Amino acid sequence: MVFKKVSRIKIPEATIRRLSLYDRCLEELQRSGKRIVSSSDIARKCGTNPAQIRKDFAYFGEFGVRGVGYYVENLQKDIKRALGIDRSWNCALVGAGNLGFALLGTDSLAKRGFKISAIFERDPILVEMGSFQDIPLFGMDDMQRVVSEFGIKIGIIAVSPENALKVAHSLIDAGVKGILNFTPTTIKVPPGAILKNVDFAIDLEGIAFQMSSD
Amino acid sequence: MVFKKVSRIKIPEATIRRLSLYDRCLEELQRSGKRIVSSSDIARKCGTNPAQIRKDFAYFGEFGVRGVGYYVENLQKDIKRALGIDRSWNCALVGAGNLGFALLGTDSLAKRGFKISAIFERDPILVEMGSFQDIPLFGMDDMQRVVSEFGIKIGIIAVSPENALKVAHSLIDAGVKGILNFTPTTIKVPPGAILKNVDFAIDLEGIAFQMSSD
DNA sequence: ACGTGTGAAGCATTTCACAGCG
DNA sequence: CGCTGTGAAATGCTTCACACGT
Repeated sequence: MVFKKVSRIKIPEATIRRLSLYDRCLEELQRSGKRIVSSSDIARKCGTNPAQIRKDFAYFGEFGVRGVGYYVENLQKDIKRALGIDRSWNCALVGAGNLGFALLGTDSLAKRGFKISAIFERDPILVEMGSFQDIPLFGMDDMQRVVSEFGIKIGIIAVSPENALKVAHSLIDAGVKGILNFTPTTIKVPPGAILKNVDFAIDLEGIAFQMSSD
Repeated sequence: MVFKKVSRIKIPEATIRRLSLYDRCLEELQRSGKRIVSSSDIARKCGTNPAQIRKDFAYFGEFGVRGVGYYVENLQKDIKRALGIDRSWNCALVGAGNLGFALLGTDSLAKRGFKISAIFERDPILVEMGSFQDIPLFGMDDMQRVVSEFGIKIGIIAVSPENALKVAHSLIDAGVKGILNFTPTTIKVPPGAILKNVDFAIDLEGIAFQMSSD
């Protein structure tokens, strides 16, 4: 196996998203006892095409064996390494409302190496509780201190839209480099910081569009 | 204003997503009292570029006035019409867990014309409650009947991953044509039906990737 | 013989630059 | 004159087809 040290080559966003998908599929394939898979196997499982999969891998190195296929276990390691999830990421959740609790309730974050190590909340009554599910709860004023003490790298914004911008700026000021924003608010981050938006209303509108123009 | 009847021209997915964004920005601009905007105004507000905005609009018609700009109110109507959200969509929520409640707790769905008119849940004890926030609660067995009686067009899957596939098939069988899937499960739908996935773990992995290869 | 890895072709989307029109 | 609307150029992504290694 050869793992290219990719740094200055530009990799399509879509490739990264697909790698995450492949990783999931591999987990299932591994559970079902498969040791070796071909690009067509993966393609069938996750609804892409084999050539695309091979191209996606090729950005990062040669993960397979010609004439044979991919060793599932190795491939998974390689993908995780390529994605940067071969380790744990310290995250903070901002906003202890319905959505925040929903995020904590699911294990899909923890399972993929994203650890929520602090929660920030505006409402003093909630903060008074001190912690939630063993995760310490802080007021907004503690953000600067806690982010640096805990080594928090990623902030998850799950507050109401009106407060999203302020929260984003506080996070950036506190030194957070990556933000996942669940509010329908346009946020701008300085160069070097990374922002991604999760906005299911947009997806619903996409569905509405396709259903209208069938 | 000219509104093209677009039907057989293929419009990029990305264009549709951006139209949703523009629509949001316009709401803000309108609240701030602006009557007329230029493509650069919108671009500044939502972080795209003017040429792209004009191109996006051009798929659907001529929404602006040369030398002047766009009348905010008209433009919003045109965009909503283009997206197919100039009316209300009947939706069903499947899964009354944390995530489901979080979705109900936000007004961002209702505000954009997506009305949740029924909830389906597996746990009989919850179903026993009969309704939640005035929205009727049903068991899974009632899906076929309720979907057709209520005229439900879109299903939102917020159950645990293990049950997602079964739920998706039930929805399709019941006649639902659009599905928004919140679980990390690969679902396949028959041609004619539309599926979109919301998967924030993938977005987090995208952040992790960029932060690793800075 | 088989399935990966990869240049090249094909296709889609974005950006440019300017004509057109109020 | 200013800003939209739009063909044409540039860029980016996906698919093809075959060489390569086992």
